[in-house]
Amino acid sequence: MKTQKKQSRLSGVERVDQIYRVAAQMICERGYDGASMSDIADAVGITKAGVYHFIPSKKELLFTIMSYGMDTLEATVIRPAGVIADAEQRLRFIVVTHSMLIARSSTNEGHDPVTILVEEELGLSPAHRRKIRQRKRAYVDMVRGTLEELNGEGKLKEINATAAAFSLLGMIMWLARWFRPDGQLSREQVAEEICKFALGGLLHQEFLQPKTVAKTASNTLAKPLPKISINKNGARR
Amino acid sequence: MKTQKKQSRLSGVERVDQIYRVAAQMICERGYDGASMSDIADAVGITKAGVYHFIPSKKELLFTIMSYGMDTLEATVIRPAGVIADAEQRLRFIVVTHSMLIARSSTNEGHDPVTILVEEELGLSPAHRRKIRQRKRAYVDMVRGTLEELNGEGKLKEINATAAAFSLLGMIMWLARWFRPDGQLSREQVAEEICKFALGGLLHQEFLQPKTVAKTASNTLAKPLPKISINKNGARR
DNA sequence: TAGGTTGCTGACCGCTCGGTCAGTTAGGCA
DNA sequence: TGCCTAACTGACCGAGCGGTCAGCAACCTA
Repeated sequence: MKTQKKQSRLSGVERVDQIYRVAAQMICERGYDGASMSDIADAVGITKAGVYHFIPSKKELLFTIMSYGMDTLEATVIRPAGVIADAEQRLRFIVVTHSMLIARSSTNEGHDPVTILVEEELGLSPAHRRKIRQRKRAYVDMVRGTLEELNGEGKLKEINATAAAFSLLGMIMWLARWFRPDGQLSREQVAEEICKFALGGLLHQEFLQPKTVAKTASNTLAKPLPKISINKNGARR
Repeated sequence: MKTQKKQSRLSGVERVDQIYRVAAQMICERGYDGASMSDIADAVGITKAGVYHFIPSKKELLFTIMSYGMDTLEATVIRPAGVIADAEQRLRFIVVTHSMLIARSSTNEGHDPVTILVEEELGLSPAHRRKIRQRKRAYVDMVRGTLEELNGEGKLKEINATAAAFSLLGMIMWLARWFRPDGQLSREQVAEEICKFALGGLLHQEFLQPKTVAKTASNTLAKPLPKISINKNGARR
């Protein structure tokens, strides 16, 4: 019957854009290894060889997508934050804007490169991985710098700036794993909640004791974990 | 020269334990797809066929490892926490113990199943994924429940319990990505820092304003992100 | 309408993967 | 000492992967 040949050619730039977009979404859903070049080609509507007419290699494809994710992060969060003089306002801006960027990426609008940024470092070549890591580290350093600035102003609680910076970014990046645009909270609300949590913590001030149960927990973990002995049928319980 | 044939046979249970341990570490380092069965067999010191004498399939191998990770989490964190009556103490225990468990997994002692738990869901079959997800959800529900309990006691700030629970677990799980046992902070210290952060937040109380810059950020993101147009050479800047 | 440029195809390649199987060898026990 | 069981090998398989290449066909321009 030969329903339709669908010989809709696109211009080079259009096709390249389309390939990157489709690939980003696919890698986001199935992972780098799970999204084969044939899959991507099928989704685009051309042959694998057609894809390779525009893209040099799969690794380059991933690197370009992740670089674009970093570009987006820098243009939307890092550079605008850089011109905010007040450290506290800068911190709020970073948390809220980055959270909303990730929540937006989870939406159907498909700006998934920011999400892939986090997950697929293993697919990169060592040289590419180094470049991406370097840009990530610059971001972490900026956040830590802001925290140290706040410390200098006496606004920061007694918290290790490095651990705080990583933890803060952790809770933001984790958003990509659980946020659903059709959930009960909107993007704006969820960004607001995270900001409240990060700056103010969970509990009211009067309930905070200086020391916690770390000693207790340390005892619980004192004896090494049991040897891994696993019964053949995947550990039901 | 034939240095050594190393024909050291092990008993079944010993070999199985060894395989699971080596596989866990390898999957942790290279990812599920990056760790081939031949690699694992080589690391164990036997043939791939030898491995398949004990393991039914690679997917089962991953599932068993992740199930063991969940077992560990339940035995070390969830069940002990379940018997703590006071909600605040329970929350502190969860944060500190889970953090230390993850920090310990990053150590050479190689209890990496807890780390793999987070990362490799894509490698599972739908049925297995469902089982793991179910156990994870139970954990999230428990944390959220604890937060709601605290809310009932008037101890919790005005924060959405669901968002808070996910964010809290996010900052804990993120530990696996940045904690290094040879770093400046010990396991205990880092667990303590995360607990302080989570319960008390970053800023001193008197600096907290009710509303943040969400509106501003919303404006920044109002115009859709630029089309993905990427120049061929991976986005240098 | 001729001709070059460029988007794209179909067939193919080498390789590695997860997995199999018939057969071999070591160790424990009678 | 002999034998049975269980640990383990080596050779092999089909499938799917990333990637290539000669050639075709659509479009732009002159």
